[in-house]
Amino acid sequence: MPSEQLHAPLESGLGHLLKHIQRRLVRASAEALAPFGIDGQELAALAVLAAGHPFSQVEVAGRLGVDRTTMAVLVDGLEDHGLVERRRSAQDRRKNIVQLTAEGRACLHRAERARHEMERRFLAPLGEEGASSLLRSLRALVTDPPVTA
Amino acid sequence: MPSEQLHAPLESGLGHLLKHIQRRLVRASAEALAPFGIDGQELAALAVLAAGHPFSQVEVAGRLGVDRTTMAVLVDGLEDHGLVERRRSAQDRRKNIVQLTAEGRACLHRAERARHEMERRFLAPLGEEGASSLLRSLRALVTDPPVTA
DNA sequence: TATTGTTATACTCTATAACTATA
DNA sequence: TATAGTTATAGAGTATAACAATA
Repeated sequence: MPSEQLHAPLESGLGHLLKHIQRRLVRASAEALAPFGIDGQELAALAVLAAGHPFSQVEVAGRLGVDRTTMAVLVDGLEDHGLVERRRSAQDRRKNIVQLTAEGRACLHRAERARHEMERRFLAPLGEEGASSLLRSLRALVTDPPVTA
Repeated sequence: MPSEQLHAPLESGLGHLLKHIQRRLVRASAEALAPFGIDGQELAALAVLAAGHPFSQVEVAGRLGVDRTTMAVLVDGLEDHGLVERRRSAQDRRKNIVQLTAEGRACLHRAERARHEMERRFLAPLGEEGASSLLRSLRALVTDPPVTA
């Protein structure tokens, strides 16, 4: 029984706010994506793969911001579910080219809709303007990291 | 070698944004607090304890949004560093009353300043107005969780 | 020598389970 | 019976290390 009765922890540092919001988002995301048999990271990977030309595993890993070992396991799961296919690159036989299957593409589109709807609900307390303002700020922070990093 | 060369992962879902911003914040926080020998969670606990009347461990846990078992370990660490003291409640001998020591109070004040400065730097790309707007939004999301939760 | 992918391992953070003691 | 605290354990998520294949 988690002693998390309080939905609004009273501490208010930035780290604390982010941690708890993310925790709730992770749960909402898992719920929203459960019907599709994937999690948020897998959906993100599918989205990257749908974006353009064929990617190797390290390229996708870089775009997701995860390690190549994490990526290997991630692709294992997606392949097991028939959502992607690996094939060796003819140009560079060290590389695995990962491609969406038809099933993967269909899953992506349906899951993306569910995710979008989930995010809309999640940000609803902020109003439409507040929600897009928040997203702009978060994108700015990711795009324009502070000098410390 | 983490393949996180890309500071700005190209995926842009809300979950992805939060995850990577939080990851960077955790690092910046660890750096900022290292001189004080505590982490962000320990600082948050000290801040709760400084807030007012004596708290039991579960009360602090509730305010931090963590489990009581996590709390026990957390207090172990703080006590080992001489920042807090446990004593049994006379009213209810099941409860540990946790109190800041003088050293804990001094550590709190210095660490709070460092944290504040770190957050200021972290949010600098947003400008002063953007930063306070973001904090307002995050507080609103924590205070006013969507109905799904 | 350096890179890609894989596997096994380890680490961090947190929760669950089981226990003691108190109420 | 229920709550507070402790401890040991387990789980998720991710990284590090070591290896084979390839460049």
